[in-house]
Amino acid sequence: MSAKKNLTIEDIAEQAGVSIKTVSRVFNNAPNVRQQKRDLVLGVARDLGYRPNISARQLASKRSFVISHFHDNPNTDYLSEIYDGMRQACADQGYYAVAEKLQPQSGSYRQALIDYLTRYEVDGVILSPPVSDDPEVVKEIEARKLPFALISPGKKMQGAINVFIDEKNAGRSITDFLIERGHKKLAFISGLDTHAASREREAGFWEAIKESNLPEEQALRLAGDFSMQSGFAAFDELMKQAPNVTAVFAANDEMAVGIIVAALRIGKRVPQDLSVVGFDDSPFAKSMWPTITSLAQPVDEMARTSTRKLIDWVHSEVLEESHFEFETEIIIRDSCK
Amino acid sequence: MSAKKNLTIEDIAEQAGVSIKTVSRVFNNAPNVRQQKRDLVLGVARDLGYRPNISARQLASKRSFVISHFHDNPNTDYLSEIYDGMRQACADQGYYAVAEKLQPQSGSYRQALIDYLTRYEVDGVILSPPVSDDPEVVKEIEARKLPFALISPGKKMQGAINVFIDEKNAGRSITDFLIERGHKKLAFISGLDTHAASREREAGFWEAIKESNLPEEQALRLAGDFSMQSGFAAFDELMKQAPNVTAVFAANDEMAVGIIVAALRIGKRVPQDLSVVGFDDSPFAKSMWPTITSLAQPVDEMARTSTRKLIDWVHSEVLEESHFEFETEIIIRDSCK
DNA sequence: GATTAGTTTGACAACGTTGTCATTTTGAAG
DNA sequence: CTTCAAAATGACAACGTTGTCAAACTAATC
Repeated sequence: MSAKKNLTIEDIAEQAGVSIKTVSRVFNNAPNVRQQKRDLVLGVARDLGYRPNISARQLASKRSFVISHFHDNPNTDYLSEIYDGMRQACADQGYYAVAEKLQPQSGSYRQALIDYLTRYEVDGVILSPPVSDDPEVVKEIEARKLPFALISPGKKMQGAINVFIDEKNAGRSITDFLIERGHKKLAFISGLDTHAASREREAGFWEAIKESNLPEEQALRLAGDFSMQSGFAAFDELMKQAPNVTAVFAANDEMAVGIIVAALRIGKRVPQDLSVVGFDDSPFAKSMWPTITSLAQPVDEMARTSTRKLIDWVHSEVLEESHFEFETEIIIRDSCK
Repeated sequence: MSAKKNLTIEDIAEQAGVSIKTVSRVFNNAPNVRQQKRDLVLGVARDLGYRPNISARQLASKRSFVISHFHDNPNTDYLSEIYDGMRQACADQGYYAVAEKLQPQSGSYRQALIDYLTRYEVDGVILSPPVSDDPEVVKEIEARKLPFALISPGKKMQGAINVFIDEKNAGRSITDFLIERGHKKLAFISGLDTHAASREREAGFWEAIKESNLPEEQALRLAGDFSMQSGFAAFDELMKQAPNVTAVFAANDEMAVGIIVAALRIGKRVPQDLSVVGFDDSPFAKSMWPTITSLAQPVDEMARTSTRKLIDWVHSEVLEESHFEFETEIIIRDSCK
């Protein structure tokens, strides 16, 4: 262990023969520094292994260097991907990524948010469904003039970073996928109707049905709530209402798992007797038997972009580009004939 | 919106008629402050809604007020519970909870850890398996004299906070549970043998078998790796080796799900034809069909304790009590006859 | 009531940055 | 070569705490 001397901006300034302010400018990518000096400072800093002290920065600049993700989603895989993306983008810039579950114990998301923002200082906020769809929450954040990003298929907001996929189109394309494979009698299992994602995916489903010239009676929808259990229930209901359905599109993978287990339970084989597709390409889809064909959205990339753009916004104090649409991809596995 | 004046320690000192240092003492629970003054200061602070500025604290005290959890575990449910527990304990004390996946891209956990610790300052560290079992990692943390806690069934460490359940005893009790229900031919599906948790659970299994006077040939173990797929594989293998087994103890819930799905697939009913128990009481156990009997450990409570004790340690600079064992509970559901 | 050894309190200098504003340098135009 | 505006640089005071150490109290003892 080396005698750990605490390197400060002064050490770098001295070594480089410039003032501390110049070093500060370099590390903040501030304008008005000659390229030659910039390189010099960066070189010295690298040699000595200098890193700016975060606390001192925070104190002097009155920024917190914290980006916080507020959510209330039971899908820990999804959350974890978002967190990974945030952390990557944060690490590049010396920021902290923090995730906070907004549990409406104090009455509402709004109150929980206020509690949090009173306790901690935050430079930027990321919201995902269902929190992102709560106007109260958004209002509260706008009131504080905090830069924020919505990872959400809901309606886009002025004055925010909007990150999303085209859910409708995705729903449509995965339905087309089933139709192309010759399925003529299809079912859609919805998630919670309060989630825009579910509604959009369903809209895509019906659009595909319509354009394929399949008679609409050949398609039906059953209500689920994104949970595995609702997948079981939906399957039972399906067997009552339309036992001759050959393909099911579940609005998420968890319900797809439910469908498959329920099918196995009564001796139906997947995919031989029933094809199933899911949505989100979660770990479930990869590890189930059979593995599940699903629609993947680049969640970590979406989180990375949100975070990066948020940090840009914090620095420049102005929101430039604000809409970021991402591509999706159908991951073909074994659950479809 | 009120004109947000920035309250500082000076405002409180002035209002209370004491020096800023006294206010500082009160907020740090430092000794040598008369109770009467303590109450006075706390009262004024509450009335004005004062909170100490974290950055200033960090800068002046050279502490970071960050507790970091290092892990490399694909089970996001588990991680999420740990994070929840940490956050609760941190919020009480104005600390930050941070989680970091240690991905050995730079060669090893050790290198990834060094990278992180170079970038960020941290006051305390929590490790969970498998990272907690890497001596290189532990060595690195000890070298920096960082307070750390191990949430781990592995061997206990001197100079660390050890938080754990009695895995062996737990494995034994859930096996007893099966035996009491009349099962005479049992199988254990192991997780990764590199994980102490799996080895201990298995040891408990065999102990129960022995003490029940069941002939040992009536029990067998199959190798899994904690994944759902390994559950499928283990079941297939089981049907080859011992199709007359009536009860299976899987070392975690994910493999239990695998077992159940694989059983359904060949028309075996759970629990009628086969009883299955899991371990961890994860969301899988609650939402599968049938719901899975599983052994619950209080993960969030363990994380809360780790964090609290870690913060105590940081403050007092001395490690007092260092072993914390937690109780487990068998959650009986529908997967066992 | 003087002495002493705590215990409680306070004044003031850190901590390592960024913000502000004054000063110096540069380079283009005359 | 001057002149002048713009660009680059620097000096120094914040930022809001905690650490250090000295001073002022308190209570127990003689």
